[in-house]
Amino acid sequence: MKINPNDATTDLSAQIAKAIRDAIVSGQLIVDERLPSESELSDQFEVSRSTVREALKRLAAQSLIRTQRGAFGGAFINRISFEEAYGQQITTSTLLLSMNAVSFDVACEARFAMERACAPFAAQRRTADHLATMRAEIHRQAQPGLSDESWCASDVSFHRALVDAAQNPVMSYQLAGSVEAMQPLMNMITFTARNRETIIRLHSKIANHLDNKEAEKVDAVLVMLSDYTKTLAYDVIAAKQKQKDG
Amino acid sequence: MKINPNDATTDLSAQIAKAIRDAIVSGQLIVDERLPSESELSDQFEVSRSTVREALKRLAAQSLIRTQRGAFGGAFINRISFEEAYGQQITTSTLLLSMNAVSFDVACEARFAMERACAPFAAQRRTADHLATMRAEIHRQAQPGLSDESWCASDVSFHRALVDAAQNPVMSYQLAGSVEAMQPLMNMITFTARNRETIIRLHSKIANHLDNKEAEKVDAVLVMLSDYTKTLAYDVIAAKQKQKDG
DNA sequence: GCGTTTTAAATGTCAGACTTTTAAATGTAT
DNA sequence: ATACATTTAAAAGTCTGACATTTAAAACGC
Repeated sequence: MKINPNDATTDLSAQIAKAIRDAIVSGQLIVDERLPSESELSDQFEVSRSTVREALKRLAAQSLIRTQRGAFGGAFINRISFEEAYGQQITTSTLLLSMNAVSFDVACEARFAMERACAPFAAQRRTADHLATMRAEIHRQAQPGLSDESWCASDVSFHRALVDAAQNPVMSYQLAGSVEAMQPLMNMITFTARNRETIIRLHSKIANHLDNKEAEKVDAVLVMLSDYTKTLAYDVIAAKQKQKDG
Repeated sequence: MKINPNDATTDLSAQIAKAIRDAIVSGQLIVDERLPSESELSDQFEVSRSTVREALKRLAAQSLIRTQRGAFGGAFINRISFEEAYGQQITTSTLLLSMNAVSFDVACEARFAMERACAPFAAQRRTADHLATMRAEIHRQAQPGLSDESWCASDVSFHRALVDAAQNPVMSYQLAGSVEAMQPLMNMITFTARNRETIIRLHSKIANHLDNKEAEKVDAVLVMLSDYTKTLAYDVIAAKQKQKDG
């Protein structure tokens, strides 16, 4: 692991972080292995301890290492869990969408395409637990006084359950971003009682078809749901446009 | 933005990073806005400048801020680009797979499911550019002396082009991890000339069907490719097992 | 009005001290 | 000998203050 102290274009702490990150990604450093202490690292790289610390904080932010205080503590290569990865994915996806003016259409297309890819596996492998979660969310969605925010949150939970039913953690991870990042976009839609009724009907159909392990039918309903969601978004956008003009 | 200096369980720098991150994600801080200087932040949070700096480095590692030196420099809320997000996704996905003993099957299933989801859009929207990239990679794959590593890298490029042909940046981003993270797993397979020939034939078919905008045929070939890839992996695993036993 | 120099503000780096946490090592009493 | 309490050393966390470097605006000179 080497850095170039004369490279004025890059921070030393960024260079050090990169050197260690590369060592982790390439497998030179393995899970639960301890890095040298901060003092030792500062000797090795010939920089101050603060600079080393900044580098380690960068790695910690990516869940690549964890630190422990006290004797026999230190920085350890972290086995990144699916949970942690979900969290990062969701943060990144959410910001990516909100900051880059991604249109509702594009996000929606990606989300439903991914979800439809899960559906056949979900139909095969869903457990009673998954179905129970989905039906509980459907029940919540039918509550009269539900705020738009809570409605959308429940919608996310429903779709998360659908994705998780495929029982493929890699897919769940990939889709976490797709599904959750849509929520802020969905939150911009005001759902009328009538809208909700339609969506709940589609959700129920999905749950029933999954129960019967009928993959094609689930797919068909997802297409309907996708189309309906897009329609709702169009209406909202049209209404806002009108408000602007008038 | 508030922190709790008495919470002994969490680092101050982590708390500060979280406070700022939340402000960014919730939209209280908008793109290109400047954060207060490090000194001002250390006054506000009543901590030292080093602690603030560690917090900022954490945010920089997630591409949430960028810093600029000099007068009128500082930390600015960063518009996270798809490029940056790709990179993070790939690092995270790769580690997630390699550290969590994800089976080849599970990773393969996720990858081809996602890819098949892209295919219909790719068939509709592919440009001459995408086709040219794919055919260039096919040509490279046919070179006799190609190392297994280069072969796999070319395979990744081919599939990236397929995904990009769907012209949905959100999908491309989601799939970056899926496709690229498979490479280390694929690298464990030793490809014979015969294997390569079969795969190249399938790749060619995909390119041709995309050219003709025949989505269903692309899908069918992807299924074949998925099955063939799994078969190869099984053989490798079986051979290794035999070596162990014998 | 244009090029040069100065200047001030900000990040980057450093050195050193002190605080807190932690687990092992040591000691002590039953 | 075992169980419990104490000591101790190592390491991360925090703080202070200084200096280096970069940068763009402001001041200056022609």
